[in-house]
Amino acid sequence: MARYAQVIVDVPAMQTNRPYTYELPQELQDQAQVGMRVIVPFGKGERQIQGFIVGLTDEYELAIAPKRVTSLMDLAPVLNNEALQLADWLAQKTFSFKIRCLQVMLPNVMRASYSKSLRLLSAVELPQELNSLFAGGSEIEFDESKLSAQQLNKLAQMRQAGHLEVVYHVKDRAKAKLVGVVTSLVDEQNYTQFKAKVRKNAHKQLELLEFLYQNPHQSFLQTKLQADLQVSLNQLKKAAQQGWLKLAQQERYRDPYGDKTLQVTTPKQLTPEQQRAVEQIDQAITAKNATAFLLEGVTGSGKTEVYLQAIAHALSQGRSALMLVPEISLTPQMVQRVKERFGKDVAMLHSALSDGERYDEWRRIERKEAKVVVGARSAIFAPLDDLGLIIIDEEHEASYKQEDMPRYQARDVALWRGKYHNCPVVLGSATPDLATRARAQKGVYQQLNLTKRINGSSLPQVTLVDMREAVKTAPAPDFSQILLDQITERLARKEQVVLMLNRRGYSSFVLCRDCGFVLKCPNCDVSLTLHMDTHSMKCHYCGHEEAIPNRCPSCDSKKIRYYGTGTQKVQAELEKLLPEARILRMDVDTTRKKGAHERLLAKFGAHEADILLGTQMIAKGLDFPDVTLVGVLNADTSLSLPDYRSSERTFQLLTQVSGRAGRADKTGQVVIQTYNPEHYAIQLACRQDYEQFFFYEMNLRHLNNYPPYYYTIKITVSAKSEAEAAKESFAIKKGLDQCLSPQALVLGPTPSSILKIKNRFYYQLVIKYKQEPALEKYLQDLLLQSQSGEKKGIMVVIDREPVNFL
DNA sequence: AGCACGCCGACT
DNA sequence: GTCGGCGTGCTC
Repeated sequence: MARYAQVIVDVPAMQTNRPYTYELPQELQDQAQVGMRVIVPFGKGERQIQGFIVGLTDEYELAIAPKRVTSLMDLAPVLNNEALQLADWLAQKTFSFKIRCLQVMLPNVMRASYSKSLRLLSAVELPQELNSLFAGGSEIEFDESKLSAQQLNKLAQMRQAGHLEVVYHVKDRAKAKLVGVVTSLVDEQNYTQFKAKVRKNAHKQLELLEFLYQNPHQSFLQTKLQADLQVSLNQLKKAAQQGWLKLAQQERYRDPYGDKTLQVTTPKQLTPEQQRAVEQIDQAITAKNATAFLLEGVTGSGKTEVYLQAIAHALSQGRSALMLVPEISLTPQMVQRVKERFGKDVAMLHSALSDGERYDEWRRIERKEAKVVVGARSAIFAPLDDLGLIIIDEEHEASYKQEDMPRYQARDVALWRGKYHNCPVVLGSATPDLATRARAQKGVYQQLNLTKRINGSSLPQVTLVDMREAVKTAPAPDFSQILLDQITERLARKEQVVLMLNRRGYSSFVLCRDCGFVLKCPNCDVSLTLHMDTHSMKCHYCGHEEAIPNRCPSCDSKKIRYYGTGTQKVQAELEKLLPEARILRMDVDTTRKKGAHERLLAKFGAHEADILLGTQMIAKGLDFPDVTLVGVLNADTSLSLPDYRSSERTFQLLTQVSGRAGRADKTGQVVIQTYNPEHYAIQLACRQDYEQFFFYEMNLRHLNNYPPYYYTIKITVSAKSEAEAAKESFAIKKGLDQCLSPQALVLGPTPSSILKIKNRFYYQLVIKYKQEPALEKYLQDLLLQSQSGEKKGIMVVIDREPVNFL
């Protein structure tokens, strides 16, 4: 009987949301299982592509003849039932193509790479243009971009005549790392026999034989043996033929951590508050309740210890645990803490891993060799089964939202998986996302509070500096006298200082004082940013780079100056003011290289610098006992962004960075410089008053019809010309008007705040709504339609609950 | 992406 | 009258 496989196919540059049915050849019928990767032919050209089996049936109802599965790529399914269900839900929820949702659950290397080659079919005379191409061979790599138009033309002709065919290849890049292993077969019994056969003057062979005899039946790493005994692979092969040893390939995990021996830590004594939180979570784990908890705890209140003990409880129940942290706080400090507690049960998934390392960690999880997974956003798809607990640390972080398809929110995926596994989900933060906190208020989430700092240390004292006044007497444009005095004081006491430059929505640019000309990127609608290290102007969107002008290109005036504040400029100011201070700068430029972030932090931790100067990336998760002063140079740049969340972001940032000051014995000081000292976000951040902020901001959201009172969906249209982008976005607006009820609001279409990026023009629409039964369908249709527009260069992006409105 | 189908201009 | 242009649509 014929069997058929329903396959979601991965066709480059073409996506559908429905499976295609393929016939399974007899020999694959028994092996094929749902969740396996397959290779199938697709389209008229019988091009070979990768796909996923999502169903198996005996029925085939189409009028056309079925095509057959070429081969299976896996021996066992790589996606289980949960993953397949989750992919369906994701596709629907995030307006994504199913294939993308399936792929996001697997390590990169399991996505096939495609190539094609040209094969000569008959021994025909080659035209001159192609002679050098084939160079006597009959099959060559086919790369269109490397061939001239004439050559392509000739190739097409030959193909037409049947002399040539295009062969498509699907390459599975998922390869376990193999190491050569040598096992000694020499022992008492055969030693003399072997030795007799060796020429007396063959020193190397005798040496090898002797070594094998000394270590009977032991195994050695082939490369190490070769180095130690100075023998070649050929000699080993020869020895293997003689029966002295066995050469084999063994699978080995790539080890991203090295052989560092870790000290095992034991659970710490909990405060009564922590104790209560742990108990509640443990109860939900034991009772298999999919409860969502909001663990709201001020910085330093010991959230991590609560996580660790709850994880331990899940493990004690024989279940596994998943913990998500923002990428930036996946610093060695955090990794270390979890590894120290749970040892080799832990798998890490973060962006610093190579594709191969990530694949190995994935397989360790899949084989149940790791029961605890710690990772950034995409680790939420880790193939743990029997989950007992999911933790999202710093749940308010914007980085939990993926910015390209599938545009998922890891928190939502966590809640889905919690329901699937009947396990609790803990959302932890000092400054929860407003929507999360609102749900706790309504009782949808259960709130757990940690109100006290763990060692009884008090919250830092915060001083607000009104820069409108202070700037008049300021020793430098970015430093008030108050802040400078405070810094000087710390330097004298050999304590450390963290300075944060709020760069969100801000950059340094060049402006002509005579005509107002601003140097802009020729490809993008943004001003170029000054980089003193390379002495050039750079575009942060497309990478365009040019020289710093000394005359205005527009009016030829010499009064062309730098405006704005960059970390480099601040560093220069600071060096002038305090020449003896050792300053460490941390921003996108100094942390671009792999591991640079960690190195800088380690340096600061080792007291090799007095001042850490950086952008928002320093606000998170670092913990240095000697830091007693935190300065925020410009608190308000993030307030002026055209985004309804700008107050929330500012509040969170200031609260977080303030928490970096002071530990244990030393009380911390925070100095915040601002031009908006009356603003509620800044005022309340100073008092570390989350509750007050929550109520104030909720009221504003309510008045202005913003989340969490409304749902939002952003639609972005981009095209090669502004007219096309505008036209398409207005067409979408028209369609929306027809399907939405009068209760829904549509903002736009408007040109995006950065109209042009990389020579493409952007328009956007935002839908705010509460209940729109017809909207879902409309957007799903729009998603499918947008496929055809892409040929013409018109792209439509649908983003549910976007994290930024820019 | 690639290939076929289909309806308008310059050729044998 | 036909060859071929690339706009449009489909791929089990």
